[in-house]
Amino acid sequence: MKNKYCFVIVGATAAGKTYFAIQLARHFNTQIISADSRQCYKELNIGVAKPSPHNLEEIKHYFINTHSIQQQVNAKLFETYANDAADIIFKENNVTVMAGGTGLYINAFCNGIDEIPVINEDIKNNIISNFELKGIEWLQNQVKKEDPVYFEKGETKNPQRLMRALEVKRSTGRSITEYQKKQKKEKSFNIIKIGLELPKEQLHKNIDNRVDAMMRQGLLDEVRSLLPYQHLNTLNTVGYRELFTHLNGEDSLNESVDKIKLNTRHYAKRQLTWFKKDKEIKWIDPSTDSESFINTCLAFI
RNA sequence: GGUGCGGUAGCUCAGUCGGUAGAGCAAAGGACUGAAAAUCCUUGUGUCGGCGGUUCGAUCCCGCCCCACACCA
Repeated sequence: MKNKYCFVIVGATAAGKTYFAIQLARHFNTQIISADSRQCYKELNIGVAKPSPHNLEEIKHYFINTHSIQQQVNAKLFETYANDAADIIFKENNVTVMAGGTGLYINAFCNGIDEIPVINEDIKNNIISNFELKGIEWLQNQVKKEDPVYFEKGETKNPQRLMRALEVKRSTGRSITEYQKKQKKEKSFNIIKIGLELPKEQLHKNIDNRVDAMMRQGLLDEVRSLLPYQHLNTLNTVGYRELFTHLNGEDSLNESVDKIKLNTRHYAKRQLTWFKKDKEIKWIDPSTDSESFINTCLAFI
């Protein structure tokens, strides 16, 4: 009999996930597991909209400020990390809250992600430099030759996917499609997914306001201090890359800020298409007050 | 006032040696199992500034007008 519950709060960026997660955690006197691929980095602060230091002190958050931008963080690592965190929380509590906007990570936690052997670094780097040198046609030809099964079914115009397929094949001798069983792992607790959805115009307004607030808080200085790391994949992040462009003299500050807003809207759109596909999510309007939000959540138990 | 250069998709512009037009961006939708705030895919009819003229036919040539920019006075 499962008597443990994990509320998973999802939604687009700037929809209010952080706020409602804290309300819920407070109500159950429990802790939060963040499911955000950028808030885990201690070097990234203003631009990734972390909960306030005050909130972080009041309620323990897992996967915030736990890693460095120089570390390799990915969906598999998150699955392991989040499962461990849930185990710890469930020792003293029947409820926990997960909140975040990284759909892939949330799926990894809720459904599990397939085991794929660790890739040899040399093989990986060799593929990257060849791709950068010879372009996507080279990549497509290699995958077509070395992993025709993937090439038949996979995304043949997406460099990231093609490189991944190639590195798995070269590193393990087997097609990545053989590893991807996509079988849902059974959890020892119940998962209740809550989606926050507000009208598009309101979302866009929230995004604009938040970006303006970030600039007032000193995002530009934060980004300037990260200039030496601008080429890390991790810093290919909305809010950071646009300001790197400005600091490198290519865009005016206003142009960069406008692009941050634009790219955040695009990002929110992608999050929504991801989450809308998940029929387990119960959508609610975040303009409600926290008491009725909590009551709504309680009704799902 | 004169001269020059423009006025084409929401924006920036390309183009049609005369047979009613196309890129990028935006917008909309979508995919996505180790970079995921990433990466990728799909979708382009608009009085081609206005009015006349030439022509079988004009967005393209001609005339006038309007608008923007630059220079000269």
